[in-house]
Amino acid sequence: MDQERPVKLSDISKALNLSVSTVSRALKDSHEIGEETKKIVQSYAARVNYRPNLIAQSLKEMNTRYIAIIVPEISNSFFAEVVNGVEFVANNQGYHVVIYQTHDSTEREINIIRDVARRKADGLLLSPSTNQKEVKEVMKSIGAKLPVVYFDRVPSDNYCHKVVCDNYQAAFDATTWLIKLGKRRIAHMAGPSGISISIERLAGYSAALLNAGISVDPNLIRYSNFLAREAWDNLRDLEEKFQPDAYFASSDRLSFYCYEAVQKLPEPRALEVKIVGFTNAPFAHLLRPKLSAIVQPAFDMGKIAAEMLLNTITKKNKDIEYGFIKLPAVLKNTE
Amino acid sequence: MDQERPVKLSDISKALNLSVSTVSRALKDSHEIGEETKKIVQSYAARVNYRPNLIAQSLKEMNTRYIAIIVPEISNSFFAEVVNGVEFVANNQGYHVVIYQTHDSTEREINIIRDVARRKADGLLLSPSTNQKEVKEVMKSIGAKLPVVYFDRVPSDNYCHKVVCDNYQAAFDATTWLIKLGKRRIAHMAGPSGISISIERLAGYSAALLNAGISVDPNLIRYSNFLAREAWDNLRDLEEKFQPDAYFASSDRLSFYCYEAVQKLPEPRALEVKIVGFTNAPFAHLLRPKLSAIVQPAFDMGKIAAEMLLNTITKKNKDIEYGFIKLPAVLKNTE
DNA sequence: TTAATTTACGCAAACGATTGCGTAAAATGG
DNA sequence: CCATTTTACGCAATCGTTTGCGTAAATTAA
Repeated sequence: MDQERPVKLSDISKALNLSVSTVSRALKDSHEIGEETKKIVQSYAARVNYRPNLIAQSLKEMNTRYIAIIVPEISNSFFAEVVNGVEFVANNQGYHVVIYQTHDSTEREINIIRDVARRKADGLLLSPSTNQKEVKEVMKSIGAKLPVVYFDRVPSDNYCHKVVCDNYQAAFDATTWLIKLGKRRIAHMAGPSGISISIERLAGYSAALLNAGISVDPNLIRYSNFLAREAWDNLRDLEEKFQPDAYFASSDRLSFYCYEAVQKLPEPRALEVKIVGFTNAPFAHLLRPKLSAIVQPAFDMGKIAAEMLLNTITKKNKDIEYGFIKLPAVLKNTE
Repeated sequence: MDQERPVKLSDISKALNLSVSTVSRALKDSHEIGEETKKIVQSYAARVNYRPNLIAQSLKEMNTRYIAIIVPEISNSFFAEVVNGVEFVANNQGYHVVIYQTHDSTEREINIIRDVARRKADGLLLSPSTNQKEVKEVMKSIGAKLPVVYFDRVPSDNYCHKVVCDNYQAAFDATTWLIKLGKRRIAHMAGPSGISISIERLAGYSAALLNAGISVDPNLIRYSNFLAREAWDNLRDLEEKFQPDAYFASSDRLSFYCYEAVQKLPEPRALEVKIVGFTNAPFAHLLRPKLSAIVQPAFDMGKIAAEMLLNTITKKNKDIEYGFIKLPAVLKNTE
């Protein structure tokens, strides 16, 4: 029944007076093994609860049947949904998904990428916190053969697989919506400068302003890295000096920081200042006054990214055809 | 520089005209190798970017230097924080953490446990969705030698490592607080019956009522599994038939469902009905009216669970000393 | 100077599974 | 009845590391 030590092929082979290779083949229903023998081996294996050692299998087969996904933070609903999409596809194809988080630390990110490579994951889904040049370098240094699909935050070149949402359009729409509400001094709480999503969202924001004949005021654009501290300083400074009449926030966390900061303002302003931000938080719609949300199709992004990855993994022909998918985001809670 | 195929020991050994074993030992700074040779090997390995194949290493060493954590849902802030605590400790000790989610599916959970065992994770942190008898059976069937620490949802017996928060006391305090506010018809939205947290939280709730001379009304106690549907049906039914003047919700999700359901009620009641629930959601305090929150020390729970696990992994002596840690939860947003 | 020891390395087995190839015995063909 | 094919299995190499043991050469001891 329950053995002290996992049973292996050689245990079975000894018990049944067969060779290890016969047992191995019998268990995979090889035609080279007699029906009788197969039955015996299979039923015995079932009885003693034999489970192949995946480490050994992986070493021999040179694949591991799992893919890794590296995200900044699993508690971020956007990434959690992406992961769910990835799992949905991967599990259907017999792959396991292992999740790593970087907490937006470059050091951690690089360590994890190296580890994933050394553990021979069959593929990697990556939304890098680290700047793209460095990431690409790391990817090169690990000795190839690790297929990668980038999502959300992606390199700018076209020599890689990418899945994103239409950040430009979403930012444009959200900003335009604020303008239609009569807002003019719209602040933009941007993510770290230099990464793709920040650039595109800023571009959409700027285009919407210009499109409405409003000039882009650099004072109203604030970059925050991943520290709460920075965001709060930016918000306080904005309120003291410029009193924006609306905020457009570029990430989940920034959206909520904005919201909290605004709610702390004295009465009239607290209700007048509009906030729209990227967020997939499932309970954002419960907030009063409303937090308007740009919701990304996270689950689908995960599904598509996983499909692209698994395609390149199982692809026989080596001709790389890089994919670039862009999905629309939607604006919600606009009453 | 960047090679087409990861370089292995034998590549180095050929290039330097040394045996594989010498190279291996040189790289781990063995005293059996001459200083001169070590320098040569090490610098060459660095130049060609040698990284040991962890699959091969694991097979030989019979350990993998990583631990697995299986949670119902990573987007649940409580579990996300636990994971962070686990990572904090594990990474400090040179272990990687891989995260799996079950989505509260027994089938997935069992599959994952089996997979973790077959991949030879060095240990497992588990908050099982599945009933304890079945889980324990699965744990047995995988052929021992997989140390486990349970957290949050734990088996009732004392023959395992456990880390929990004081669910009974937290539920007692929360319910007592509602009573002090003058509430008398306090509904309890409980999680799936049969698992530890549901039982303890229900017990705390009941004790608080009895302690205040209020009889426990079974009509006000509703069990919901993991489907949103069930929770909503329960809430609608409660409102139609019993109009509770307060809700005590047993989980993150239930807390928000309650909150949303109550906010949808007609004006006077929507503001009068109090809600207190277990949640670690970082933005729960932004809700108006307030959602009072029982916040668990999730990060610490993760840290402690990981420490317990790593202790039993590295323990030389085989005498199992089962640990059982219980931490206090705190009541927040009570104005 | 000779024996004992140390140094510095190589050989080969092992971890657990897979698989190409070889080969008895059985089955088939003519 | 003999030659050929098929069936059913075993042997041994392999995946990339690690490590016990063996052994020449170098060093030390006496």
